[in-house]
Amino acid sequence: MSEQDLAPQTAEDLRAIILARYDSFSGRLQQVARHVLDHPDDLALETLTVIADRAKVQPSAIVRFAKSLGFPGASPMQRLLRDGLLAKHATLGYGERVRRFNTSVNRTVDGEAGALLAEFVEGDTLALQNLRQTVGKADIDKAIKLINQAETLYIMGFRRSFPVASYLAYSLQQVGKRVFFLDGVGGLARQQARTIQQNDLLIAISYHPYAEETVAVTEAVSTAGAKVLAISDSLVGPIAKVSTLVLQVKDSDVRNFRSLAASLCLAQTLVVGLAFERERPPVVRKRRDKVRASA
Amino acid sequence: MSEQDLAPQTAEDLRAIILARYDSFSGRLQQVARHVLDHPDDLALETLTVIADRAKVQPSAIVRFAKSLGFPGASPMQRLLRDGLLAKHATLGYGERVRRFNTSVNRTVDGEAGALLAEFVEGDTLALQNLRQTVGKADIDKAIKLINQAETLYIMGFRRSFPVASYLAYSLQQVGKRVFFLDGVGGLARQQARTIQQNDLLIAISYHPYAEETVAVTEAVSTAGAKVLAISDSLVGPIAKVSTLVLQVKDSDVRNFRSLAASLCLAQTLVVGLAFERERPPVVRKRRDKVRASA
DNA sequence: GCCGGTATGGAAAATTTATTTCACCGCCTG
DNA sequence: CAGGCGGTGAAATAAATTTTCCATACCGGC
Repeated sequence: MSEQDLAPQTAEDLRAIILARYDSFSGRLQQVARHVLDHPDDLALETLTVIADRAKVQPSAIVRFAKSLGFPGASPMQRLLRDGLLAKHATLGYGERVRRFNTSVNRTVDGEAGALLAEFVEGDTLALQNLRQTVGKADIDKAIKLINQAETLYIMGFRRSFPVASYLAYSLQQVGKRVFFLDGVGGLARQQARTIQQNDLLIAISYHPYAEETVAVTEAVSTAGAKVLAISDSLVGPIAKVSTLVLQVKDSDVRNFRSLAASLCLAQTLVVGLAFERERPPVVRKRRDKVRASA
Repeated sequence: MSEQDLAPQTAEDLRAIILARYDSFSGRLQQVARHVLDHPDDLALETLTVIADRAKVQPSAIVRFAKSLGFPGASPMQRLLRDGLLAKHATLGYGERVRRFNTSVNRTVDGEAGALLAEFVEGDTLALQNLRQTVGKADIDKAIKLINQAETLYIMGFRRSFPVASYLAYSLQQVGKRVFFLDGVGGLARQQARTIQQNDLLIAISYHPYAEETVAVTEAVSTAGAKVLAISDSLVGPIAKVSTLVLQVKDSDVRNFRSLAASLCLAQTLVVGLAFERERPPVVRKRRDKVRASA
């Protein structure tokens, strides 16, 4: 059982060795390896029991993993990781302050891609904070109720809104809603939308400048009597005007590139909010026959 | 005697309170207090025995100290310090803060929908901060170069990754790249990917659990000799292994609902970074004006 | 100098955490 | 299809750490 190779001496070594030998590990050990690589903080700081729990493995598997790397047990491996963490911590403390300083003075060199990332992170963070302030609880509640009550959801968003729409379509379906995603393939959006019923809901996502298709379909649907939930950047845009409820989102706009962080965050909130709503058996004891209408 | 006042809730609180009450402590307790203030890392990470040894006191003195501050024992105080230590730096604090954040979410028993939004905002914000820390400039630069050099881009991501993929496809096209979006319509992804050439690049986005289709296509493409840029949550996932370059993203994960905020932020960075790269004629002067805007 | 009361060190008890053991399972091989 | 073999989970065991407890030392006031 002896591992001839010596145990790694530094956290970086450890990481490298795990990567190198990853393929030679058995299934469970690979699972542990993944967790070590993906969540080194966990490994460094938590107890074996907690780690095992999070990684969905047995504590003994972690011990075995450590031993297979040449450690006498799991604890030495943890110590190694923790030391590495501390070292990183010390240097990061400095780097972080420098970065803060740079941000405020902001003479970022053009083309420094790394700085770009920081800029976008900053912008998105602000957008998220803003989202919290501009969207009221009441509206979210209303939106969730609308979604919950709808027989079938129609979801639409083109161009820049398409990712948000597809996220909603995918996630809401996961939660068990019947979802019809108007993906516009073949230019058939209008036709696809024609089947909407009175007790269905169209979720339309659109930002300035509004895609013609989206506007047209939304208006048609509204006229047909179905409800419309709009996610938009304006309360008076063409989409908003014909909607039952509008959720206004102002995404960050860094260097003329609009982000979608806030929109997706809102979408996520709607999805999980709906999940809660459906899970809790309301006034009447409803049978808990699971949310899995259509997978 | 135990103090009736409540224990501090944050590491900063703790520090402040210790300072404020320092004079009221007895000799030995002051000694402990000094050590807590001077070596917070020790307190946070080492065991009581080790700390006691270093501080030249008895373990029981530390316990008494913690209790005199309102903690039930020394361990909770340690946890507080550890959280605080980590919170200083996003990279390190991320996991821990998310954990803490998750427990507080669990306390929101009935899921007030309005509160949910705030929670997701928080979660996404953490993920963004973490992104900045974990993704290195170097990798972003490399990624942008890869994209820039590619003749044609193939972009693929299914299920949860689909929004990211569609965003990239749309935006990169706006920037003027030739983009082929493997949308998987009609289950034709494999066929669509077959046309890839040696000097093309596949951008594959995939998170655990990896969509079978994505894995298959990525492997095929890699074997065919084209380059692959992976955006994934693991460095050892099936996608990562066959990729030229992997950008690792850890999106926030609350109640099993993963966000995409960080992924999209990264995508955005790539797009704008590419825009810069293409705009400036090779190595000449850097002028920072226009970015080509997405509509 | 004696008598409360409080603080302290040390060590036992309790608890938590890490490791080992072992029976079982699936797989491959002969 | 039997038999070995490595891998695995669960539970026993061992180790460690934390907490409690108590005898004693210390410090004031009488």
